[in-house]
Amino acid sequence: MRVLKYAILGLLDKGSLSGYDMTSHFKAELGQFWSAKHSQIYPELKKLTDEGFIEFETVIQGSKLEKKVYSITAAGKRELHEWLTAYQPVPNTVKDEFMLKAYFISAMEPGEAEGLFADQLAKRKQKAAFLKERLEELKQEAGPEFSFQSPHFGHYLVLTRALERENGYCNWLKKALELMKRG
Amino acid sequence: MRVLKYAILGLLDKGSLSGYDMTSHFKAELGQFWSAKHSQIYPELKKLTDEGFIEFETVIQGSKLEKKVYSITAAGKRELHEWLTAYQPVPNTVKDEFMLKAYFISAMEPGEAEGLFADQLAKRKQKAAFLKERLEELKQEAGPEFSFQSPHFGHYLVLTRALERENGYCNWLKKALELMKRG
DNA sequence: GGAGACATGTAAAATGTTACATGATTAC
DNA sequence: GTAATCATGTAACATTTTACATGTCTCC
Repeated sequence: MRVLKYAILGLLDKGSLSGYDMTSHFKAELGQFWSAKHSQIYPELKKLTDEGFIEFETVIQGSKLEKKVYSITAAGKRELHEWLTAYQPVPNTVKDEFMLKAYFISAMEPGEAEGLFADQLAKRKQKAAFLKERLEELKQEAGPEFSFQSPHFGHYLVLTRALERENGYCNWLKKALELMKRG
Repeated sequence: MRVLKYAILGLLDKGSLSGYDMTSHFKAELGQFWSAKHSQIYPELKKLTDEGFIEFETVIQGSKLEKKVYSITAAGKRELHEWLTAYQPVPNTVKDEFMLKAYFISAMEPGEAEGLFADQLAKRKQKAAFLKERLEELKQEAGPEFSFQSPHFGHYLVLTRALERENGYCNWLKKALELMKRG
């Protein structure tokens, strides 16, 4: 399905970027839902250039350092749009190693399971707090109102979804811990 | 990290199974959070046997059909337990192709985006309804009360988490659609 | 001058999916 | 008999991660 291809086309549709810039985006908010290492990105950029979906310009940073700044072509925009507007099924599996452990909970002692769940809850709470902060920052920057017209709407959608994902996980962990403590 | 290894050890810790049986489990509730194709399972079973974590007995089904029924060894149980009780970080990225599209929403027309989100909401609602049914079935079978002692506790945890995951997604999709419809 | 960020690539290994290949059993 | 399910494997390909490899720029 070559999802990385579309991730790159989507990023370049927002503006020209170097491969290095893309890794930064994957480390930021977008990284909640998609990411790739530079060792995967650089070959993909070469391939997309060969296919005519993107093109680059070499820019000199400082006095020597060469940087390739990529942009999306008309063909690339068509390709991106086709993928974006295609209805796709909900995936059967979204892998979650912690939930795999939860399924095997009977192989642990009660105390061990409680420790595991409590640790996970602490970490998820921390992540939720971090995401909430990022959302507050975005609201500071863009105002508290978001609509389809807002240039930050995509950013807003990703942050709110990630935050609710963590909050939902935390609530479930709390409920599970309560059931465990009752014996 | 060889997570499939631990998935197999965990399944065998609950009881002896053939490779085929494992694919069935990955198609059922557990498949919400982990899965593997038979082409990945069979080589892994061979490897785990070589490593001494599992062993098998050949059983004749009917008059000719050979079936390998695997069981976990003492070494396998130790290995499983070590993984289960290890605290792990929350993953930075949980890949979600739909959310990648959401991030690039500005590359769509309002009507296109609404169609995409409405389609996703319909599909997620359907999945949530299916999971709710499975949970009701489990409660019929095991009673409405679940505790650490219950032999179905792992099953219960996985179903409730999957259901809440879908419900959370649906609520977020509804909110997003409202924002879009306001313009 | 050194640390950390900027910048780009390749190689090897691990993981996961799709396709190829075969045959038995069960229920209709 | 025939379709669906049971049952096991390999081969080829695609994706992803980790490690190898190199060099520049900016700030302190």
